[in-house]
Amino acid sequence: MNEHAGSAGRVEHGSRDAAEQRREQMLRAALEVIVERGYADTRIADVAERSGTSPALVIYYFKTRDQLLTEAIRYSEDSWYAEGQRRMGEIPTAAGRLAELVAMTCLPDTDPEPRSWWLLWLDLWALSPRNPGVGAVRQKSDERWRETIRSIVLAGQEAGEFASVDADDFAITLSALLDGLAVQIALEDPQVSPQRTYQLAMRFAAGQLQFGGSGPSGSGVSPGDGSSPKASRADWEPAPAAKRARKRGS
Amino acid sequence: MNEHAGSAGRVEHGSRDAAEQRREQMLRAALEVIVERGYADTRIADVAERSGTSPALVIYYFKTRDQLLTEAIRYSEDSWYAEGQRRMGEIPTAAGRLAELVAMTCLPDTDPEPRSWWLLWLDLWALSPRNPGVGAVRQKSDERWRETIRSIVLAGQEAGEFASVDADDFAITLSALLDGLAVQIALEDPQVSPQRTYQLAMRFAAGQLQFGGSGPSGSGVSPGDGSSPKASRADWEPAPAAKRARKRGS
DNA sequence: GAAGTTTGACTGAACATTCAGTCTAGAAGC
DNA sequence: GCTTCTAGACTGAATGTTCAGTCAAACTTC
Repeated sequence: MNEHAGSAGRVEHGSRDAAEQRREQMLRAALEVIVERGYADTRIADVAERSGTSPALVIYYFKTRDQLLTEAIRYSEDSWYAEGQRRMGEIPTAAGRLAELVAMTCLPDTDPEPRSWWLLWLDLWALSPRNPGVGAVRQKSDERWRETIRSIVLAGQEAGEFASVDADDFAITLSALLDGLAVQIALEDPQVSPQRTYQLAMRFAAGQLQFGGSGPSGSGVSPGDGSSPKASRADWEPAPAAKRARKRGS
Repeated sequence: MNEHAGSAGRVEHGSRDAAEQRREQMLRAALEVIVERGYADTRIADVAERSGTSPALVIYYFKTRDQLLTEAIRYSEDSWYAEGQRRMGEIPTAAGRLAELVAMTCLPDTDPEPRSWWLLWLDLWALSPRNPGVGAVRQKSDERWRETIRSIVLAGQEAGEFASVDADDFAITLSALLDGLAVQIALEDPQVSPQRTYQLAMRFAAGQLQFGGSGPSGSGVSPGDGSSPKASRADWEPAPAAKRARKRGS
């Protein structure tokens, strides 16, 4: 039998493209099923049916079920990261990039619905301790995520937009905060709406980095003056920099 | 008859106490297995073996596997909450209670190892969207958790220990932050040690509530003055109120 | 450029295993 | 003797994986 299926062997047969296409089709189908039924309850028969093929063909492409699902998660993660990088590249200011990043994780009108995305992450977290492959994906992904935040902070400080807090500490804290808020979003907690998570996360970031307060003075966000913070926040609009309204069908 | 009765002594028949005892024994066994293998890979046979009985008896006590595991999670959650309340009751100051609460979730030398606890929570989160029973437990638990924080904040404000921030917002933000940090603890991210999570969480809380800063003025934590915050935080000792010494991760 | 050969893509039908839950018989207590 | 509790054997269904082989495209050779 053929061993190295899918690896870098000479695949110059007629449908080299078609084969790759089929793989992706299966990966996307797998992601859909994982989001719907959860990782543990995702059967290869489901994936096969959704991509219009047989279970045997799925195994033909991915030697085992675990490999299929792991690769699907990696695929999703890479797509998300690429999309994030793309958006970051379009925004000139560091504060704007940070707002976009927070919006991407919190607000439901972005291209890949954050809720589906986060449902996947809940599975990913639960799997990581026992599944080395998944654990590695998660680790790398968290590092990329924190590094993205860190570089935005450093850029903002360089440009004089942000106060000089420790970028590493801030990155860890903000990413943890976003993760925690994301859990509430994914689980649709009635007390924690997406808009509220966006406001809370942005208020934290603005307070730490001292940007975007209502007034130019530093007291804009800090409650240090003893007054109610309700009177001193920037009241972040649900929509950040760009008017993010319509959601393109995909 | 059975040779694997080993650890458990003779179990009295017919006694109502004994039956209740057996139930709890099974629940604890279930929790152990869930933490080790994960919810999805926890078999009735595992739980039976660990509690020195047969699979049939487990089903006798809990009609279905799902009921067993759900009840185990509920049992664990209630124990944790009770333990938390007990500790809170022993601490006079609101700041102390807050520190204890953060320590309970972050530091590894507390009674129920946080890591095991959080591994359970990762499963709980992943299960919640699809399993109504588990979802209900999670929801109630999150509410209790936030309410605990909220009441500490209100008490601290009443006593003049804390600044007057919005207690609801603070509770949601801090609990989300702790959840996110907990993920890193559970997954043992090399860049995020338990001590560091404790420091970061406490720094956030102290900054928002304006307590325990090095200076009495409001500028103690807020970087509003533009100086590096490295010079203005309380440098939280890993050990909070009580000297909670060693017992390195076991 | 046609015939023969190779190779990858693909399938239907098993196979093998795992497990939740049942059944039956029996022991222990009242 | 009736109820409660217990275990071993068993069943039935689900499902990951294998396998023997079909099909068609592409390469080789003449």
